Amino acid sequence: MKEILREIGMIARALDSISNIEFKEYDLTRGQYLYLVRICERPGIIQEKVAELIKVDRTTAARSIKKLEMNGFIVKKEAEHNKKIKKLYPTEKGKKIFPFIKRENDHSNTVALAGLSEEEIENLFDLLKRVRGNLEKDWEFVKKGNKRSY
Amino acid sequence: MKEILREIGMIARALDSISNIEFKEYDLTRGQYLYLVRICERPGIIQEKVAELIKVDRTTAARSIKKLEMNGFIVKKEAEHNKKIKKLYPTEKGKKIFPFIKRENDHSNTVALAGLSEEEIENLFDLLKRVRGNLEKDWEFVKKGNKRSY
DNA sequence: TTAATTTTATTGTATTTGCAACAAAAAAAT
DNA sequence: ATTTTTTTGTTGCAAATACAATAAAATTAA
Repeated sequence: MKEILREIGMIARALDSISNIEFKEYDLTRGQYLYLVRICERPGIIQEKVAELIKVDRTTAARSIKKLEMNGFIVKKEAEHNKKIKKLYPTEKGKKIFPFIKRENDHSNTVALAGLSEEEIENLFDLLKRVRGNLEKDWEFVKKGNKRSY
Repeated sequence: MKEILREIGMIARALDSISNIEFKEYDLTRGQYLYLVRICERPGIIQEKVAELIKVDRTTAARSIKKLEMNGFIVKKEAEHNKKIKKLYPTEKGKKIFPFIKRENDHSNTVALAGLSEEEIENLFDLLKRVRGNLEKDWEFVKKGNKRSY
């Protein structure tokens, strides 16, 4: 059995660790960059959706987003015809640091993909998307309290 | 810019989340399976090395391993000619659940790789190892307090 | 051999994370 | 139209995570 998922875990933790250290410079604490990026990319998104995109617990997302709001990076707005949801938007402050986050992520991408050809990168991306698609079903299934059988 | 690292992050979080939920059944709390697996695979390994393999902060590894010890999954042994290091070994209890962890991980692997051909899997594994190799240098560099320039 | 540096392990503290439980709005089923 | 289920959001609590600082053994440099 090829330990593909182990490689992925190592890569993800290393990356996250690097990003968290680097973003302290912008007063973003651990994990916050993830949420801010998604909100900048899809203004008006609701927090439930953000959690789903990032694959993180709903309550974790709730608190991270609350903190982003308290620190002035984003705002929550009540929706027009729906009293339940709260749409999320970056503030000027949030919008301003977005490019720096992108820049850092791009740099990590570049470092990570050093020595891979265009074709290999294309290929890797395609394979990863398929893997992610396969897993997100199980993730949602297990998160809802269901039990996988194997 | 292909968002390869984002895919990897999503996959890693989903997987970790699933595993953590599934391993509660064996009285392993969050993250512990990672450490136990490495110690079972390389008995006699020291905790500093485990942290490096997993790509996690040294102090986090220290506490997770301490907990594994307190809960009787592993033991720390003083080394013969070295008063500083403590070699780690699984106990009978630890060895007993190791196959269950493997089984779960294998299942997640199978789910993740559904629809990929043998060749594609081989290829993905190879690409990921290269990406991991590229990143671990930066991780160690940044972890030591150095600043990447980009 | 002694001094300086690196490796390994630990603890204090602050923060993040996520499960459990709750509440209320919205959507679906009857 | 009413009941049931799903969606969305929140808080209490326990635990994990990681940065900083400390200590001591081991290794390397002088």
